[in-house]
Amino acid sequence: MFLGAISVLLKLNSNLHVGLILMQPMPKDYKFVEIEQKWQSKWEEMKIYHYNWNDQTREPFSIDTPPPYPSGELHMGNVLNWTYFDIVARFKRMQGYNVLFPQGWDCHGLGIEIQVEKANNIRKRDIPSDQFRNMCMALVEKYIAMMKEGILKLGSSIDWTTEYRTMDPNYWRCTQLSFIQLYQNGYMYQGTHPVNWCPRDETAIADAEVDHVKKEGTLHYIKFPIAGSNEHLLIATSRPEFIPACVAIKVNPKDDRYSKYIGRKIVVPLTNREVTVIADEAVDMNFGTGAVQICTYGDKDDVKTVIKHKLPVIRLINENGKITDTECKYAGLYLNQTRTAIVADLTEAGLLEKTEKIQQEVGVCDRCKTNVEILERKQWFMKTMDLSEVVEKNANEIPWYPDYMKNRLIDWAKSLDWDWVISRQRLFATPIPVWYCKGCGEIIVAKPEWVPIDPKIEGPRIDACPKCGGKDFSGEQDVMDTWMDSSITCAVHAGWPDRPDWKRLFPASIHPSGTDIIRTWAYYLMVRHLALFNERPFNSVLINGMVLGADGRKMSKSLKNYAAAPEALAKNGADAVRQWAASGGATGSDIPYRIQDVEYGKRFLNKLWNASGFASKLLEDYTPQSAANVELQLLDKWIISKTENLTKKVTDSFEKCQFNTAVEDIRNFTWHVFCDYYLEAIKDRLYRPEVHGKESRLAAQYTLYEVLYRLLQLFAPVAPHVTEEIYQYMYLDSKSYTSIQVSEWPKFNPDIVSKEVEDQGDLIIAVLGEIRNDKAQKKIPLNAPIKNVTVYTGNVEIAKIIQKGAADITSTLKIENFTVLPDKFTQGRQVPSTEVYIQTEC
RNA sequence: GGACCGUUAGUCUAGUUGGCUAGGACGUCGCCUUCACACGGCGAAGAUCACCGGUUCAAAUCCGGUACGGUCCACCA
Repeated sequence: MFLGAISVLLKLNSNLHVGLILMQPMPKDYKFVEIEQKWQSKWEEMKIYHYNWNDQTREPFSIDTPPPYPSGELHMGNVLNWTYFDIVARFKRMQGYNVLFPQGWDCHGLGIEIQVEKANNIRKRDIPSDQFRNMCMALVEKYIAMMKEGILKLGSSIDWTTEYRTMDPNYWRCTQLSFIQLYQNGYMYQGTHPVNWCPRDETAIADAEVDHVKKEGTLHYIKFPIAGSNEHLLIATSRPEFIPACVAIKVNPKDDRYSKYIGRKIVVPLTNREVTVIADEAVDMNFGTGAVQICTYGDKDDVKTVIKHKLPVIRLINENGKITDTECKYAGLYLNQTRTAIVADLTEAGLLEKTEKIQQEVGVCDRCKTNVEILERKQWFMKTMDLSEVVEKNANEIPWYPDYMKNRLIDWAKSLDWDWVISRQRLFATPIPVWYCKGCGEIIVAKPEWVPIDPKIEGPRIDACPKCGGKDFSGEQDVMDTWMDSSITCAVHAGWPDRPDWKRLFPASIHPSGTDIIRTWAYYLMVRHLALFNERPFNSVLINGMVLGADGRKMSKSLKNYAAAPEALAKNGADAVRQWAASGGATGSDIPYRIQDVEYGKRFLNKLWNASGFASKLLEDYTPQSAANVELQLLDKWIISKTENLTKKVTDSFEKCQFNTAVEDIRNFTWHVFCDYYLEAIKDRLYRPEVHGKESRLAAQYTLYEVLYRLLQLFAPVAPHVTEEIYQYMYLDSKSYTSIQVSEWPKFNPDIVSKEVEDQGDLIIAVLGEIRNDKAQKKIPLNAPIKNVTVYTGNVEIAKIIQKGAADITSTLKIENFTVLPDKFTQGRQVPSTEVYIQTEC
């Protein structure tokens, strides 16, 4: 009823489609710019992409759309990603699911803050924090507008009524609520542990935010005097600046050079301190000198050693990477200045034996590329290490497309050394809803009904500290990691915490992710939802690879292989670009952006448009029939059977997210089977009913009409605009759906598949092809008549089959006398892989 | 160092339970301006499916190994 009403409205509103004649003539050229734009706004008006929250009958299908980080214009990677899951959304919608395809924006974080700092040449502390936040929000809005435009131009079938921003108060509420629940469940704790620290951004960062880059370093060989003797130990270190924080020397107990020194005291150069030589089998005897200084903290290995051997900690640097130890002569210097000073001092003292260059990998902040240090400071953590087993279990229980990508998540979960540090010393983020009692230090976590709340601005809504009765509180200054926002999307998309029925949409049906964010987004989603709800967040994972430049290297502006997505879309149209995205390579593999692929997509659209236009002309006088009313000929049955098999193949491919094979199959069939053979073969039947009979003509029209409809449907998820436009011209009146996008996905019908018919049709096509070859070789134009063709089939059965296609063969090739003989005669042209021979005479 | 992925014509790529005469695209060459489409049609050339070994009646496909490339992770103080 509802659909019918829309259909009527649409017809009233659109002069183009109103008329008494069934089939409207289609324009000669396909003008993708205006047609794509037209449908993008019409679909929006028709609300066909809205999720129906009240529908209790259709099964829901929910897509965990990634809320992208607004970083500027849409890029080709986004195009690939959004094409993938838009195909899934459209396919599932046509299959009858109530599809939830939401869209949010992941706003917070260092990326935006750093851009604001750089653009205005300021640091976060230089201006009031609310002013800084406002600048961040303005920049985010600008970027959202740019990306949204790109996503719209791509033709994504998003339900925009679901749009959200993680910086909105309501989303803050969700994030803070999830924090509170996790605290209550024992998953959130405060602690003083060494964490990765970015001195430039002055914040803790998680392992996942540390990039490793190859750099050339210098290995310094330094003499560490042995206390009470004239001897010394030679230590090799790439970080001499950490000597003031040296707390031990470790050697391998199996190392004959040093085992005698274990337990001895060593004088730390340039300080008056003595440290002990300790034994640790992890020391590589072949690297450097085999004696290692342990400093707090030069690297992660130092952290491990300190914990293992219960060594003391010297806090050498402060939050911005300056030497903090006031006892130390280098106090106030930055680390790199300290290094220069220390190397000079060591040289002067005669303690620097030599230096050599080494290749090393250094951890850098993934946002600003500053070298990461390790710092101990009070932080909030989520207990994630304990969940690694259950993460693995759940990852194994669901399908991944492609399957092998699950290893990336499992390997990452198993490899983690530390819990997830979720506090950040930044501004543009969701506040941690916590206060501290100034009297006794008691932690006051917000009650669920208080959020959203910013403890920097507002106090806790209690009269007194429940522990000591104190009335003074200080609000938590730290904020949350951005991943705390985006790692609850599955629940938020489903309607948590407000909709009582949110579990209807949870877990999400499919979680799309890129190879680059499996260890962050997919992982954090897993641990957070498992900890919050004891349930996995999604029931399948779709992984996209990275988009490379045309040269196969990583796409980047500096390599001059960068392609701008808005430009690509404007120049080629969404349907062409979407074909590239879908067919550029197997799902999950990295695919280069090749303009030839886009252009091929464009040419295919043109072919499809022309074929449809031609068909609509041939169907001008056709009234849609039911199958029972037509007497199908061999080639009609042949292509119908093949189309049915194609339907099965394409449906299977879409189910398994194998977009590339689906697209290849549809295009090849449309172009080379439907257009090149079938359309050519039926022309004469359609043009000359007086020769072939009215029944034959009607059968051809019926087949043409239904097969083309099927092809349009199969292609609709990939190229929604062109298929919609053709549908509106040719099928709106008879098929009754307001849009091909809400038409019912065809179900494979084995009853109309016939291997026998396909084999027979293939034989006719093969004979046809062979006579064509003959003409080509004799350099006769294809439409020139041939006088005599004699076919020797070798047996009666084959002769009968070819006789069935005789009319198609003679009319297609303009044969005047066509004779089929059952005799065995092996001269002339052999039809490949048959015993059929052909003799022609012009 | 570990894990994963890949290696198919000049280039890019398909080939998911082994049956291929290895499919498609771009490019190249030849013919055809044939009444949907020259953004087209017909045709041709071009691949020992990286290498070595194994399983099998049968291997691009399965197993083991080697080489090269890519990605991720862990590292070397």
